[in-house]
Amino acid sequence: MPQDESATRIQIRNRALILDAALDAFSAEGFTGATLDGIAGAAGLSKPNLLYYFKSKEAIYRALLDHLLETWLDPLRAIDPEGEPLEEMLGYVRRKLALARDFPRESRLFAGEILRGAPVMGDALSGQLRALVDEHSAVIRGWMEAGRLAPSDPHHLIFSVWALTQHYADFETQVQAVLGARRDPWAEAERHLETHFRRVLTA
Amino acid sequence: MPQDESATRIQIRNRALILDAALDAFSAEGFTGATLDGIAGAAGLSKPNLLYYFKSKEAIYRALLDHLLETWLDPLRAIDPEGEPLEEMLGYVRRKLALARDFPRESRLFAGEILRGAPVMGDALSGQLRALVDEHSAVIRGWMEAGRLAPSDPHHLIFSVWALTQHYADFETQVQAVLGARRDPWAEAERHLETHFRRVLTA
DNA sequence: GTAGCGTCTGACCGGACGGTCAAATCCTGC
DNA sequence: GCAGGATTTGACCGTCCGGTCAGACGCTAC
Repeated sequence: MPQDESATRIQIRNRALILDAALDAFSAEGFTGATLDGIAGAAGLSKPNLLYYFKSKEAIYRALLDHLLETWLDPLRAIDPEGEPLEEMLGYVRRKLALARDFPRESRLFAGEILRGAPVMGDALSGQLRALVDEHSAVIRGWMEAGRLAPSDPHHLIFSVWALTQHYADFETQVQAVLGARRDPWAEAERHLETHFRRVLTA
Repeated sequence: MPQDESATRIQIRNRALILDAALDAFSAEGFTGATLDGIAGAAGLSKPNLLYYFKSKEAIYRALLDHLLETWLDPLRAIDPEGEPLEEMLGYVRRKLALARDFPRESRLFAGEILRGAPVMGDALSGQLRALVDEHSAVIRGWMEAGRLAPSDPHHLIFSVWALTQHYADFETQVQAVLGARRDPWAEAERHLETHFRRVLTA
């Protein structure tokens, strides 16, 4: 069993290969739909060799989610309480949309986990995530009470940012089907969300 | 094999039992995660008996999706081109949110299907759905050009209605975890989306 | 070069799952 | 009440899948 502290070059490379192949599989087919054989094959390893690096299918899944939550919360953390409210919020929307555009597999992995009732991430949601959202909701509420943003429920405002940005990654198939091949959903989404939230936040 | 045209009372009852149990299973665990044994058990039938009514697991899944698409598009169809634009759009938001609130299993089933790339509904999306959306986008664009709604891209406006309403059903676990047990997400969502879209549509 | 650890593999296991089948039982129309 | 189709069941099959294991191979430090 490879140790975490002193990782070999081979360990680093193969762990990365496995996680990348697993992200493909889990995001496209879900936890139960993905198979160890498929992941191993895509990573160029044999199944027993894969299980030499991760002790079970669930261990791979957990490793992905652990790594995911951190980067997923960064855009929210980057909001500056001292900044100009409207620009801070629009910047948050832009960062979140860019994350969805650049990491659609991660977005879909997360969506699948929540859809299934968050059997693995449940604790992180009601702990870490909730605390962070509460914290920033307070900042936003402060801005609203100071008359620097149009008033609304900060929690639901944050939900709306999540919903609107992740929609383009999670439901990409539907967006593509409805818009047709000729259009560029991400560029249009960026423009649309810009005007959309500008209105919501400055009414 | 039971005929579709002349359905027995028993057929009607058992088909309904099966579809209800299957909706539970598929929406909670996904297509691959759900099992025929589990569905049969929840429906109070044996597995071979279940397969007497539906010839395969996929046949049940398809039956659910077929029935789903119809009711799912109703709120959009109910938009009246002759009505008052703002009220028509807000009514659409309210109907869509009510649907998500009253039929969260259906919403999650649909979300799971799209997340996995719409292997079954793909054709319906680029056919029926796209046509309907194009049609109503034209109506909305007409309202905007007449100055009766704030201008934006009608397609993305519709996407935003979908994203914001279905978010509360599909990501209910996350919403609950972040808001805590004391609050009523659906009531809050209704108020929030009302003011949210009022601003977006009348800026 | 060889000891020893890290890496990799083929063969295998046990269980779960989708689906089949022949036969039993039930129900309905006459 | 009975013929015949509708319904139900238990037993079974083949496959897939997650996981194990004993051993082979390879690399590196001495």
